[in-house]
Amino acid sequence: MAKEITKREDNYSQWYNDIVKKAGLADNSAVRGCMVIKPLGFGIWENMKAQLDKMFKETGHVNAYFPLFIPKSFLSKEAKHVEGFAKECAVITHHRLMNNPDGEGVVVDPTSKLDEELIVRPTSETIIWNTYRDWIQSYRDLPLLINQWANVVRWEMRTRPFLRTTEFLWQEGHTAHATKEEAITEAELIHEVYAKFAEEYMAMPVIKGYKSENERFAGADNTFTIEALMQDGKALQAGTSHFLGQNFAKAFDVKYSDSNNKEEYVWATSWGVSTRLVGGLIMTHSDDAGLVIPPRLAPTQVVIVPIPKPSEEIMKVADDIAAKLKDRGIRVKVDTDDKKRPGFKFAQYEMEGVPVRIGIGMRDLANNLVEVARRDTKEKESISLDSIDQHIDDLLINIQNNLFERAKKYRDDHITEVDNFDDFKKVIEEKGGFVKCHWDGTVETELKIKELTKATLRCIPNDEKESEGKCVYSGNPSNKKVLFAKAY
RNA sequence: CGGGGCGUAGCGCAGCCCGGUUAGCGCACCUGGUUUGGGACCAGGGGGUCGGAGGUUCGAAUCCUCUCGCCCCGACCA
Repeated sequence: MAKEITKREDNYSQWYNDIVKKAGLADNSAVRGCMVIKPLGFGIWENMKAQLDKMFKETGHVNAYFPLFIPKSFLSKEAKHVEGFAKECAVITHHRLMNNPDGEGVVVDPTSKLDEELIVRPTSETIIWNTYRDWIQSYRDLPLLINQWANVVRWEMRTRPFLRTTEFLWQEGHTAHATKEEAITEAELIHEVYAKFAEEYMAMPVIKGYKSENERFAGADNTFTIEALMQDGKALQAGTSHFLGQNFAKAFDVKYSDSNNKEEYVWATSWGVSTRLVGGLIMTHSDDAGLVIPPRLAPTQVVIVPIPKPSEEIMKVADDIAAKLKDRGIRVKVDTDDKKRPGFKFAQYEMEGVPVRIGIGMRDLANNLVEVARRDTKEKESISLDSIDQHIDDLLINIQNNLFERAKKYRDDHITEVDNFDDFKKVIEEKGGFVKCHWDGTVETELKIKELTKATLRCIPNDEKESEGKCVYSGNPSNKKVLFAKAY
């Protein structure tokens, strides 16, 4: 393991790559654009998944699983949907290999060509709505509240670990409702769940809002989004929840009979978050010493390091502390490695983002003390053995809160209100972050701003009050301020 | 798909311009010893089809041609 990672101020994206690699979150794989998620990275995802799954279940959803492959014809049934995904689909054309008749290795058997090509799912609306047609007859079958944990493939031109990979892991919820109002309420409910998860578990402050027509999901009537801000001033779309109207119901002919035996098209939502969240987590909290993981998602919350190395006496104390912490539900690891020295271990656990480190050495032990170091501020203090478990319990909560407050302060400091385009450009170029301004509501203006500044309309915030003003670009009247930013 | 860069030990690199013993260095790894409160030190050791294929040459990591792959920047996107 190398000692150095690139400093954030020197090269932010290199710093990000270094963290992913050197903290052991993921490796590049033999497949272009696809990563191997290593135990630490996957452990974080597992914790995210466990919490989200719990929240989905608490709001009445159940899990199911739909096929990885989608018949090509399905993708073309919803016009906007095709437009959105056609350019990035992996297509399966054959189903058999054979020994190369002309030499070494194997070749595709030309006689195994599929009658209809299969698409590796970029998202599952089509296959799911094709299935829902059979599942839904009456209003008594509604609502249908289903989620699936799955992998999907989008053939992106350029990839980055976690933030954008060709294959990624996610959950996708797909719900069916009898009324428009109920479907909108569902999309908003999940929007709230996502925001709560991001802020309370990831300690990542988010702005809740909805997308402009231009930025909305292909096939949606409305897209709710949570937008986070990374340390380099770029925004990250962290989770989206879509009100799909009756678009997919009409495309796949999904109707139900209401209580008056009248046939109606079903109303739909879909919503998802992905392993991209791990990237967001990294870029929200980590520093030049490595990864910083908020305690609630850390696979290991506390590591106990014997100083200078494991001895019978020290290990007895270590095991005793570990047992007490486990009783409190804290995920703790005791380092029993006698080959490496403490200094090396300290640096290593800092790189891996373990929130709290307890150092136990004879010198402190003689005074009934241990050394407690917190990852977020790197502060160290000596704590009495008698109250160590309570102290750690409190400290983990404290770290979780501190990470959120720190990130929120940065985020709030980087929302800049402007009322003219010169200031807009200046803020986007020099300061970064969100720019809040009036917008005339047209796609033309939105695209022009993107062309001139690379900033995109991130969202129209939910909590933004109406106010009269002039569009920052066109000068046309506007009654609401929106957020622009450069984004991942 | 454009514009840059790079492929030499597990990782990071030097050597290439100007061809010539047995291809080198740091980290990591193995053995032994001394160490041990913030990335230990000494000694010894193992590990390479120099990305691949052709060519030039008495001789190629080095020169030429072709090819494959990766990274960074841009267009596209969660």
